[in-house]
Amino acid sequence: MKEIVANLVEQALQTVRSEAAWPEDLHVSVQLEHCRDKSHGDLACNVAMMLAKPLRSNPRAIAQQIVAALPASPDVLKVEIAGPGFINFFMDESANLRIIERIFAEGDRFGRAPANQQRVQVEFVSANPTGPLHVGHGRGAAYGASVADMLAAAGYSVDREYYVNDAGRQMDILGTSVWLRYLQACGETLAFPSNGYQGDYIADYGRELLDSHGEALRQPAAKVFDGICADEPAGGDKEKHIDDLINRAKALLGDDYRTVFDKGLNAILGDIREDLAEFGVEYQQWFSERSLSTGEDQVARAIDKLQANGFIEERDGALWFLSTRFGDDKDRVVRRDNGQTTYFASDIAYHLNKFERGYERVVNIWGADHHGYIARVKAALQALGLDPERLVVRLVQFVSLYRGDQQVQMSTRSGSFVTLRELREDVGNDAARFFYIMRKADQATDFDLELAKSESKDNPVYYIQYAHARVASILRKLEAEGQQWTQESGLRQLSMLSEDVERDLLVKLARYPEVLRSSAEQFEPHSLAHYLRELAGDFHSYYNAHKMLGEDAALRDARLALSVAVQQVLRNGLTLLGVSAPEEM
RNA sequence: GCGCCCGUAGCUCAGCUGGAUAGAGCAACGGCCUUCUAAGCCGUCGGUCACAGGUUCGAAUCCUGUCGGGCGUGCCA
Repeated sequence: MKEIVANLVEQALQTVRSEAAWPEDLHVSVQLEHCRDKSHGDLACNVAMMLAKPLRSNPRAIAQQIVAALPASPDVLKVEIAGPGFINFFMDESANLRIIERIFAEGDRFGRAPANQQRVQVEFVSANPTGPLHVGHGRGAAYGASVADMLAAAGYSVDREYYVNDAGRQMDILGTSVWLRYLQACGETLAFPSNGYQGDYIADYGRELLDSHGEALRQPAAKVFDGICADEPAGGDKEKHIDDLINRAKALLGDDYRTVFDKGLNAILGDIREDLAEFGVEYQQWFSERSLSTGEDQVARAIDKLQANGFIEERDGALWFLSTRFGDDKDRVVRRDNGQTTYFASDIAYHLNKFERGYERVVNIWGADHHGYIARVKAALQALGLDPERLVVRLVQFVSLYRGDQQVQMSTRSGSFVTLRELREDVGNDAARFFYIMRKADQATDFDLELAKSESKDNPVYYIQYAHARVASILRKLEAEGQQWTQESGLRQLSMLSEDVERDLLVKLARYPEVLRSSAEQFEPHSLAHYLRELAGDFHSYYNAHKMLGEDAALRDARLALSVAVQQVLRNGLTLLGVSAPEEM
């Protein structure tokens, strides 16, 4: 509907432009908005006011010209000029009614845009595989999945990717932790490092390793700890202690170190994968950080490329990327004086790799604690000759859990964090998915577990699902009474829908494609969620004030058509948010 | 110190990238079940959009400053 009117205005502008001899370089974009106040019509256009300044003319006079040039359209009932120069459009009722026909015809596809050939990658979660996902990761998962699904609905060809940090010190700590637990399972007595991974799951992996490999990987504890720097509780340095243990593990195990390391990695990654799949989050790629340096060394290649472009400098034996040339606060080390490349260097190589894979646009969803990385990664892209605008970084803020008004204490350090799985088992996938995305992602949010579980209108998920189920319930009732309703019989009676509430519902339904498109383009699933909440509310009001299955068969058929159309849109929206649309509650 | 985010009803948040009289949901108060799910609906109350300037036809929205809150700022990963 918006497109129709936008088109008319566009044509009118063309006409006026040539007649009134506007300057060549005068460009204006047609903006239309829905009016809150019905006396202002359905759509309002502010283009005359936008033109007032450059044309040095009265906005109302310009509006007159435009309205005069407006081509006739069966959909537009009348046009008025109002206020400072708004052009208000009053749409014909039948134009509203046609939305139902379109919803029926397009069904699950209603609201989706045709494919636009643009490839977009959305990378999200990408948590280090050192333990199960916690509730913070859950928000990134829900947000990323919805953004990806909405972009796909908006016509993009979307790939979802998880970057697996399977290299680096944290992973070595994990591998070593697994090995030490394995040694304990073998019967060795040892003090587990304070900086190791404490979770019970690590001990499980140790025992599993014993089951699968017997004692082939066993070493005497005395030999393992011989000459190792003391741990912190023993008056030493916990960082040095764990690093010494890692090096000892590598030395004693040789090629078998990989076995232990992969045991931890694969077990945890498998768990994460399963967790996400159960949460309705599927990926096209699991991209291994390690793969950047096996085979062709992409990290080295990325650094070489930066060097060739003149943005690398050697200082104090280390290689620095001159990111300050592109607005970063300080230059960044990409290769340390000990020859090791930094995590940032891998990141550069990874992003180069992404764009080499042919994505027009790459979306990264990061935890808010990574916001300092945006400038340097974009700087790197620019230094590599890539347009940094093609990388979109969205930050997801932290989540605080509440039970009623009682905050649930969490601390990663002590291992007392609540896992995503626990949350899902507690409140269910639907509530979890919805609560995670109902607030703007870049804002810290409170997650009330009690509310998420409550079965009342206070709980927006149930409220929306209930509206969907209610329609199904009406249809069941109809069938139980031995009556029949089809889309065709409904469409034939649409003219029976003459009340204001019905008209409002039709207008709201017609807005769905726009809401979806704009939510997708702006990476804001929360606006889709708000829309669905509103639509459900309107429907509940309607339902309550009207008898759906009344005596008048024509009116009944028409109201059912409207109800079923609402149900379809609710279902389409909920699906994109990863929330089920139940037939019965 | 520097950089980023935030400040809207008692509470939790929207506000379509500058539009017309700032909106929802809770909470509070008052109503609605012999009728399709009351897991719902209707009504009332509630605002100096943190503050001060600026930009213009027009500002919660853009710019500057102040106050208040959060986060980031490693040759860590």
